[in-house]
Amino acid sequence: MVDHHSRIKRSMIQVFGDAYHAFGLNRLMGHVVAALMFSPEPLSLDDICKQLGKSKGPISQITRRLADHNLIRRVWTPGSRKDYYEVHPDIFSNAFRYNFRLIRNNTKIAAQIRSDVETTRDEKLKTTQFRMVEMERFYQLMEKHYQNFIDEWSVERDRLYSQVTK
Amino acid sequence: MVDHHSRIKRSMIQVFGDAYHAFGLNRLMGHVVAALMFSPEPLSLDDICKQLGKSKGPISQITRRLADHNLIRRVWTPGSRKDYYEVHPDIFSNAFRYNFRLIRNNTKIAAQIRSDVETTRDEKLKTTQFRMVEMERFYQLMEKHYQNFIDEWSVERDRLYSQVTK
DNA sequence: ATGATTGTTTGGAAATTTTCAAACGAAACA
DNA sequence: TGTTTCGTTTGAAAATTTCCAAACAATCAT
Repeated sequence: MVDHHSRIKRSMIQVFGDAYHAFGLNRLMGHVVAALMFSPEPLSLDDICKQLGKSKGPISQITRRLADHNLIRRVWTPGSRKDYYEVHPDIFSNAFRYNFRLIRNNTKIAAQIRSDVETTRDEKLKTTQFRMVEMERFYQLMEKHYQNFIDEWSVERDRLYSQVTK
Repeated sequence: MVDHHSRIKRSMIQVFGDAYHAFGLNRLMGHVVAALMFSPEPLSLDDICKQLGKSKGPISQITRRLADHNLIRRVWTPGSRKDYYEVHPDIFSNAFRYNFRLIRNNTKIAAQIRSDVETTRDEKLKTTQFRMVEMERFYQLMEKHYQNFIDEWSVERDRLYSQVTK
């Protein structure tokens, strides 16, 4: 009989690593998240190291970064001196929020440059000005829909969780 | 009197580079886009090289990548053997579409793993299964709102352009 | 206090990415 | 056909990022 566990776990680690990499993040972040996603119980730093075949240095740094972004969290475990980690209950929306910040920054960039350009009153910068107006509106609208999404997700998520608990 | 042009151009190149980098993309992509955003007229490869102080190798590769993603486009110029580039009229939505593809991929990843887990009928994988269900729903909902945004933007954009031309 | 166990920090090695210079190829012109 | 002017490709250098091993710090147990 095939070992479902290790096969699926391997696949998850692989695929999450690729996905994180595609988003410009460290592959290892995806690997750690996948390992924690797969495990029903929290994992210690050593567990993660062993499962991923990496040493403690990078895993320690990556778990901190992930915890800083609220994608995973440290969980207190009685009767153990080790730190245990699990995926944050809001991992998906928290990852999204990080992206949201970047979008807001784009809006600010456009507004700033537009304002800069407009104070010069230079006719030659008209094209740039228009482009920045378009950029600003684009990201403002995007912010609006991002907010809609977050709001609707919080409702949807509650529904999903209430299905499970009842 | 200060040279508005070079000051604003420098600032744009800097800031766009940082923004692209924050999204996990090559800084140079942001630099090229900024240079083209700033210029009312299309720029040749040599123009871009000179403005950014880079050699032709990387600029040639970056412009191709940008053109592949439809962020910039080659524009035909009469009486010149050079290639000229300008920002794509739909640069913002095209950049967004690229991100959209990554999101769709996340939905597919979740669906795939969920399906894998479910065929094993292994009780120990219940936690993973539930997490994948949540992940799939999250990104499905996200796709919906992304689509809403794209649709509304195309209306908004038409309005913006009709304001300018009239 | 001392020793054992665990997480963090750090200096440098390894790997990856970025960049350039030069060779190359293609197209336009003479 | 030969020459010039482009853009692309390529091999290696430079820079950056990732990673490990070892030193270190902190905490708990004895």
